This record gives sequence, C-alpha cells and structure tokens, in this order.
Amino acid sequence: MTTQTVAQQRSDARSEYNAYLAMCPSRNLLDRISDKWVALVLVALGQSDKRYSELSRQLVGVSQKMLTQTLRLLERDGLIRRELTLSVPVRADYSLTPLGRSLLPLLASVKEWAESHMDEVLAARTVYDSGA
Amino acid sequence: MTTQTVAQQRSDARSEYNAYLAMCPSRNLLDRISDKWVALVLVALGQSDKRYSELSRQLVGVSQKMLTQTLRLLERDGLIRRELTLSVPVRADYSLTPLGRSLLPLLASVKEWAESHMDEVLAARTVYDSGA
DNA sequence: CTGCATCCCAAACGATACTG
DNA sequence: CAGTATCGTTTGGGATGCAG
Repeated sequence: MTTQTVAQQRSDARSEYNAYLAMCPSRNLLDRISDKWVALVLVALGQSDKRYSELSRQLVGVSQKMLTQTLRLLERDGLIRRELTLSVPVRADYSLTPLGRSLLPLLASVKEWAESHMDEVLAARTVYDSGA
Repeated sequence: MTTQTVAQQRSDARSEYNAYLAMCPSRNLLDRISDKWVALVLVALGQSDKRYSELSRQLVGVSQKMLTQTLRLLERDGLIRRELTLSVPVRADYSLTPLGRSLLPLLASVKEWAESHMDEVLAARTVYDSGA
C-alpha cells in the first residue's frame, strides 16, 4: 500500500503530457495555438469554410506571409484541411477538420471573452498607468 | 422598415468590439492573452496563489525577464494582483483578480485540450511531413 | 487568385550581471 | 527573494517580386 492517493493516480493516467515542462511536446502545441492569428483563423473557419482571399479580407491587417504560414502550420497539425482546385484562376478552400472543430469552441470563447471584457481591461490599464 | 435583420441588430448591439479589426483594442487584448506564457501563468495561479519563485519553478524554462514581463502586463490589465511584502528577504505574492478568474476556465480548457490531443496532432504532423 | 522566395528591419527573447 | 539593466542573438513579420 502506497501513500499515493487515488486522485493522484487518476491525474497521472489522465495526462501523460504536461505543458509546464519545457521539453514536453504539449508545451510546443500550446505555444502554437496561443499564436497571434490562430484563434482568429479557426473562429473564422468555424463560421463557414472559406477561401484564402476571404480569410485575408476578414483578418484585417494580416500579411500574406503570416496568413499562409499560419494556415500551413494548422494544416500540418491536422486542425484544418486545404483543398486546392486547379482551375484558372486557382482556388484554395480551407475548412476545419474534426480535430480543429473540437478546439473551436474553446478559442471562440476566448475571443468572445476578449471582446466582452475590453472595457474592464481598459479601465484597469488606466488605473495602473495613472496611480500604480 | 430596413432590410437589416433582427439577428444583425442583436449582433451589433452585443459586440461593440470586434477582434477582426486591426485597430480595435480587443485585437490587442486577444494578442495579449494568446501570449506564450499567459495561459500557463493564469492556470498556475488558478491552482493557488503563488510567489514569484514558485511560478518560476513551475513554468519550466521561463526566463526571469519573460516571467516578470508577463506578470506586469497581466497586472496592468487587471487579471492578476501583486502583493509585495517588504520583509527581509522581500516577498511577492501573486493572485488572480475576479476578472482573471473569469478568464481562467477558458484558458485552462485550452491548456487541457493541448495536452489531451497531443497524440492526434503528432500523428497529423507525421502524415503531413512524410506524404503531404 | 494563391501562393512561394527573398530581403530586411524591428521587436522579442535569453543570458548575464547587478541591486534593494 | 524579487527583481532591473544591458547586451547580443533570434525570431516575427512587412514589402516586394515572381510563378503556377
């Protein structure tokens, strides 16, 4: 009989990956989905499948380079699917995979939190910058 | 009578902030909480209040500079509170504010998603890198 | 239209040394 | 203990030009 609790055993079994460890791949994944553009891209694709140019218009201020890079990384990680239609002109359609769709509600809620708590944060900054 | 739908009116009223617009402050806030270390810091403080050195140990690999910077920014945005005890040696305690606590479950679920879907992402990367 | 390749600058970051 | 300051390197990311 050990001193390890049932809760600890369950915890160990549940998460073999631990984002607090620098060398753990889940740290890398958390960095990836915490990227500047990832939430906006995924939420945009959650609304509907979109073409490259549509995403480019919706994510105001994104450069071609960063949009392409973000899309490639998300595709590599299996979060989005890229379908190329070889017409003239060429056409690229992006959609969420089931895996991406499982992450969508989480990032959507983070984005909504940012929009709905903007006033409070702005107020906090004013206080901090003046008094502090 | 206009052609604007009720859904559109509701949408307009609900979110005056729109993170898709580059100049909107909510874009800035989304960038901030999408930061590399923010989720880890907030989840760590969600477990319990922590001292600077405790955070430093838990977030393996974080540099003093980045930890301090992250904590300052979160404090400025009103997400965490910093309490300094002028003893010898000095002591700094960090805790979540109600605002920070409202964000906590969202980021905690993102962190957990990263840990629990690591295998699928790793598999997707292997497929992409080999075949593609 | 949808990219990729390149150049280049500015910002981010890590390591180190130092301080109240 | 909990930082600040500085420096050197790395990375992010915009601009431009080209290609399928």
